[in-house]
Amino acid sequence: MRGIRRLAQHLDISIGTVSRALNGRPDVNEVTRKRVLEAAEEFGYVPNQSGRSLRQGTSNTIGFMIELNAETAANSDNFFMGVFDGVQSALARHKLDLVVLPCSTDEDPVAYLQRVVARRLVDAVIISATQQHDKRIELLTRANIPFIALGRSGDDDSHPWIDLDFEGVAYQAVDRLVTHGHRQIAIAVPSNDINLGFVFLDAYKSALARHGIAFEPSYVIRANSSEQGGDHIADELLRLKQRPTAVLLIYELMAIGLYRRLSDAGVQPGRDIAVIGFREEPQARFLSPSLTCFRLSLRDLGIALGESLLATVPGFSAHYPHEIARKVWPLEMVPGGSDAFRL
Amino acid sequence: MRGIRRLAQHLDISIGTVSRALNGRPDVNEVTRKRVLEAAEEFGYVPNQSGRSLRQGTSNTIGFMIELNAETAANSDNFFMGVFDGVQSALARHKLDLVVLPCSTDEDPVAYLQRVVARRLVDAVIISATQQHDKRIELLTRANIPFIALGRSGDDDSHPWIDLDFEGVAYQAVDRLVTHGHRQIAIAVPSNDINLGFVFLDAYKSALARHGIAFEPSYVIRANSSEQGGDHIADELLRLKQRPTAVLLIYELMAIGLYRRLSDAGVQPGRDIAVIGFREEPQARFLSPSLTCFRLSLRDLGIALGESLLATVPGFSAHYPHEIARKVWPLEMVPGGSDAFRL
DNA sequence: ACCCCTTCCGTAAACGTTTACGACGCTATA
DNA sequence: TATAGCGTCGTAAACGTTTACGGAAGGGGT
Repeated sequence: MRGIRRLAQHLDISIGTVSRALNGRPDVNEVTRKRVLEAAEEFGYVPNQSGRSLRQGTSNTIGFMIELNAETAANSDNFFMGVFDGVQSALARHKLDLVVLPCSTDEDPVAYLQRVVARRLVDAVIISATQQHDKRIELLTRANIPFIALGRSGDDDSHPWIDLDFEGVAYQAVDRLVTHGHRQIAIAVPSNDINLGFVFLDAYKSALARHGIAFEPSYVIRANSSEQGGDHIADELLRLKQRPTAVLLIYELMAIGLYRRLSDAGVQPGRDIAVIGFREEPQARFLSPSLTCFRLSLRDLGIALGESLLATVPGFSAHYPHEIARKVWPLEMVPGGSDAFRL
Repeated sequence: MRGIRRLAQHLDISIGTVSRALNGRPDVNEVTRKRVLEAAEEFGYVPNQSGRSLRQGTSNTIGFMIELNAETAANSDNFFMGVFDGVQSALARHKLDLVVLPCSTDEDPVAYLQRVVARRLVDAVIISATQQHDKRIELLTRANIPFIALGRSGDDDSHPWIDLDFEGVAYQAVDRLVTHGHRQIAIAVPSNDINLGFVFLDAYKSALARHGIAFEPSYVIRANSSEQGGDHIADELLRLKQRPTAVLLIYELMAIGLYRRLSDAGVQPGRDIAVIGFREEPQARFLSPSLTCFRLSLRDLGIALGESLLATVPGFSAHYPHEIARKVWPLEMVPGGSDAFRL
């Protein structure tokens, strides 16, 4: 005899009562409940998840899908670890657990997610690295699985999401640069079709427009999110006839390669060209002159993500406003020396 | 009607036969099996995990526990993503899935693991960041849950593990330094009580002994795994009366702070002091002179980890040698300019 | 004395699978 | 023809929970 039966037998009461006592139902005598809780503690009893899942049709776990492509493997996981922490913390308040679902490089992300939701492993999921036309959103909507996206997609009002405030970043950065006399501002965006690239680019365009600066297509440089990407950006910048006086980087790691390559060419960041990085990365903190960048609390972002997700999950939405989350997450500018000069 | 029942009804056969057909049992007619498989495909049927878990007592998922302390969150740990990929790939061959179990900063790791195993969420687990006396090992052993540790513990023959070859690294590094004329070799180890620090230190000691060099306690510098840690190491090195001519770093990121701080003090890495880093990090590749370090394939390590774990899981051990894995993972030296001078 | 209401608890069905067991029809052998 | 064996399939129990339902006991009102 195992599980709840063992407990019931030991206490000489029915398993139904034990279950009710443990689940905080009102229709159980408080002294009985106390006995049950103590015995559960003593026996180290924890309800079998399969049993409850089967009966209730819910698993009490939330999945956070990440994709293990070369990009994420190379640099971005200090981003996720912080977010995981926040999500886990938000979910714990509701006795939910977070599991991370890593989609390997071997497998198609849509097929992977399909399998996960069909097996009913999780009650809801968080997806990240949203594409502009993301098949996963389609899949989750069709399967009626609550989810939230970390990052906007092409049709962002069809689903809940939280994204970084690219508009705010672009506005602040361009404002600052323009104040310092810059008019020729380049931008580095990802080379793949992840949606944040488009969002960032749009924000950059409208920031320029606000200052009456014409958009120059050749100032848009595509690169991947590594220091090699930074090398590439430097090469492109140096190749331009009308060389920009400032550049905005979507990934801060790009700055590492960029600094080196530009310095090698005799162009000094912070003196000859202004550089602003997007998200503060601990690895880039050593750069000299220090990089002007934007800071956010990953943990708080994770908490918001968790809570906004719960607001869409039946049974938990009570505690939350039931409007669908579509919000941008603010970042705080950290001024450095990389753009502290006037033209 | 849902699930397997729906499928059975549609095919007008019993659910037992459907189940047997899907699970590849021999006692089902091949034409029947074909019909079942086709219908399953058509209906997008995937067995409910709770149902099978409940019946079989296994969940077909493996957990990889990670701890989200400040250490992992802050410094760029691209380490895990690569390993996840390998593990996932190894497990997929057996139709198992990997879930990552992130223990938040809020929670005690042992209590967290306790909850996970009690709920029977996973059939086996991989633990990482092994401590010298790791309560988790005790817990898993007592609960009879198959597991493997990424990293040795204090009593390493009581459980399966795979660890990086610290001995090999220390030997190669010390050999190389001694060949270049060094006798005063410092070492930087973690400031917390993670076991790899002790292992690395022991390896360093015996490498010294092989060359008849006396161990000098003041040459052991404790620091955390960040560039700030590197700052601290530099300070300590500069403070020593008998300054070492070489230093061995357990975390490569330390090199970033170390380089800067030493340079500021007029001590040039690669000329005045030899530096060797432990594990190649993409973020440190920009350092000049380039850091001599050690390379490994994270994905292959993950695959080995997955396979060695399966060897201990009842029902999967058939395909694998049934000796318990206790092996070190080799690293390849990548010579750089940071130690390319003779005394 | 009767009935109603409340509090507490036991009973049993249900969730979706897997699998031991037995049944059935067919073939081959005695 | 009887029997054994084989291939194929249906039946039903079991996994560990939760929960709708009903029943027992007691209290309080008429």
